[in-house]
Amino acid sequence: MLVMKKVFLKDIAKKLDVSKTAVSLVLNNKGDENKISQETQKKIIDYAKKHNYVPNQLARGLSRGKSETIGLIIPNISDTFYSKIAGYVELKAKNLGYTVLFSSSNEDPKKEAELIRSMLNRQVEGLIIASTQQNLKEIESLKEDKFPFVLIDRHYTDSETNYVIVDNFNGSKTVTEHLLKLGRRKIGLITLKPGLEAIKQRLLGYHSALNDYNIEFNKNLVLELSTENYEDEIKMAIGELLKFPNSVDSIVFSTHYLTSVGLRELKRLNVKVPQEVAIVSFDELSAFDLVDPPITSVIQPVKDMSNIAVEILINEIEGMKENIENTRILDSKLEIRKSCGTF
Amino acid sequence: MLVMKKVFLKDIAKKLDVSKTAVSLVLNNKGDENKISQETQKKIIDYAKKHNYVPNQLARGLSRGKSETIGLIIPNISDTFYSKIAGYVELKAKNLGYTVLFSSSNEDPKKEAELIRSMLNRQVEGLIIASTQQNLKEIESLKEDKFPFVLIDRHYTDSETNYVIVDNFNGSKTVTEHLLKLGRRKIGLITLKPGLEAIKQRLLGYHSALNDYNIEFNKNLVLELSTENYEDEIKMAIGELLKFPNSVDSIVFSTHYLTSVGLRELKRLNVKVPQEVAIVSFDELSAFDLVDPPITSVIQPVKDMSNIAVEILINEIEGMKENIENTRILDSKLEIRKSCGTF
DNA sequence: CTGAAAGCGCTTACAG
DNA sequence: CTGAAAGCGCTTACAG
Repeated sequence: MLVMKKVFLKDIAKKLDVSKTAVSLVLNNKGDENKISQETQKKIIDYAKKHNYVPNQLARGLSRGKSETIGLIIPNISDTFYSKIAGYVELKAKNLGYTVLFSSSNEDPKKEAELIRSMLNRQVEGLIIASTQQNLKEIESLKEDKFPFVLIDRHYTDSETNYVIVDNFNGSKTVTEHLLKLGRRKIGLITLKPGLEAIKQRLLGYHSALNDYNIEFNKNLVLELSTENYEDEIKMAIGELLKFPNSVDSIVFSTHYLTSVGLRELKRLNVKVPQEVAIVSFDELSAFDLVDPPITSVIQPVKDMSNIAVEILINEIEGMKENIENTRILDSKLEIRKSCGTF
Repeated sequence: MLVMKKVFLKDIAKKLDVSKTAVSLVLNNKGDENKISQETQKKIIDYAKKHNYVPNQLARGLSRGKSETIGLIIPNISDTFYSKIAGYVELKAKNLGYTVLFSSSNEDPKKEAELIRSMLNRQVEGLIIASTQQNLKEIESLKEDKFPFVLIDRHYTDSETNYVIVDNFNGSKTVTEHLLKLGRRKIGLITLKPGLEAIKQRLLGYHSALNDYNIEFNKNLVLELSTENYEDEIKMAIGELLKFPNSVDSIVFSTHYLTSVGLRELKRLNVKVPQEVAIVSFDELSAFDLVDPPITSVIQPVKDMSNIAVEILINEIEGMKENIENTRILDSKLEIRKSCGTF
């Protein structure tokens, strides 16, 4: 009966012998300000409740040019990092009265651009985007139009926007320093091809730590893989790092999935972790504490990041009622486990 | 310019000096069947493309009573199992021309019921639901109304519907047999409180395997935790199983998250896995092959499950063009790793 | 306080 | 082949 016996506004109006206007007003909590009698209001509300009235969102959205919906565009909903963001964003948005529309760009800038347009056409009221960072034009358009949006996890350095990101530079520096403090000197970095600012910052953090310890930068120790093909490339990368005995005594992996496949490969090669090669991971998987060895990781504040993004967005949608800082760089946390040995 | 310079149907019609009807027809690929000249069609299509015309989905949906959208209701988008389903469903649906609306029920039947209604109000054309299995009434309503939907991962045994699930009984039986073949005889089961059919089947599979080996069922070895509070309860549960020396020589965990927290607890107690206690997991986490020890797991065919669900649903939405089996029980796969020792 | 009316942007018989 | 018109279900000035 959910579909068939649908009640419409006009049905309520007819049955109760009031105008559609009155019904609409009351059901939108505008009864008092329009001085509709308490009696009439109660009558309408009771009837609506009893008959399970729910307004057709399409009609409502079309009429008001609004939808009480926000869009979330992420690279990939299957990735644990982004699915956690999705979960927190959904929860927070729901608490504030908004539904969220998710979509994955699969790191494809064209698809991301399409998604942005498609979401606008669905009349979302705002957008949270973990961008491929290759859609500056679209981002600028949104800004021009004063369309509310906030970038999450990844931002554009050459455009002033709302954003919530993590401090990639310091996270990466801290974890590299951790290896240095433990006496490691030949530190490899397995990362992605630059393009994402976050990845660039992780590289810079690594540099900076080495620099503080007066260690000359050896570019042979930095391997940049492609996003699409990292699973194959990592074998070569690790082969490269281990080409000569003692060429490397530790590896920083700059994403959780690089860590997973990297560790898998190290195990296949019977490399002892951490004795021969210590490893650390930027970002983690939920089982990293159970892995052999438990992996020292930089943990990102996913929940805070998500909540703050939603707060900034909805505050803007609702007309800047509160004074919230609209650019945020959050601290990560180093979780020390056993993949680097001990002091 | 995405928002402001929006082009509407009437703009195109006016500029090109044709009717709105013509524009709408052509843009919906009904130009030929309405015998609109190739010339006019080309003119319209070119103009639309050039000016980035995208129809307002709200208006279109309202007018047609359709939305080219399907809804996916899952317990929790943050859970890796469901986020994978979401990813595959999104991909498959997109390939077939549909957008998907996700929402998490958080295992709350009321919320699930609300979500169903809310999605209907957004005019989704069909629903894929991993249900809490406590909304039989809503499910029956959908059936009565002939509203297209398919249950995924969890189905109602007392209602005939479309569904795609995994063979929980045999998956569980196989993994229990695996332990038996390795000589384990005191096999604990850490599972959830019954309620979900899948969980019930896993229990029955466990029973059946024990039965085949003439092992008397000991109910002290089966511990049923609550979904909300399993993290705390698991400590007690494992304490219970290990209360007496040699009370248990192996444990079957019936979900991936129970395995994670269980193994964490076993490690905390310095129980040697698999020497003292072997463990197996129903369903897995992506790092289970890296865990210490790598965990023998029942792997669910998530991708197939998702794809088939979408196929069944869209086939029904589009009027049963193809003859597809509408109830499917898929095989799981036992991935033998090291958490049970070897023969 | 109320009701008739216009409008949101599209689709789709229907008459020509 | 084309165009005027009604309709999807709601919201919201506006006149009373």
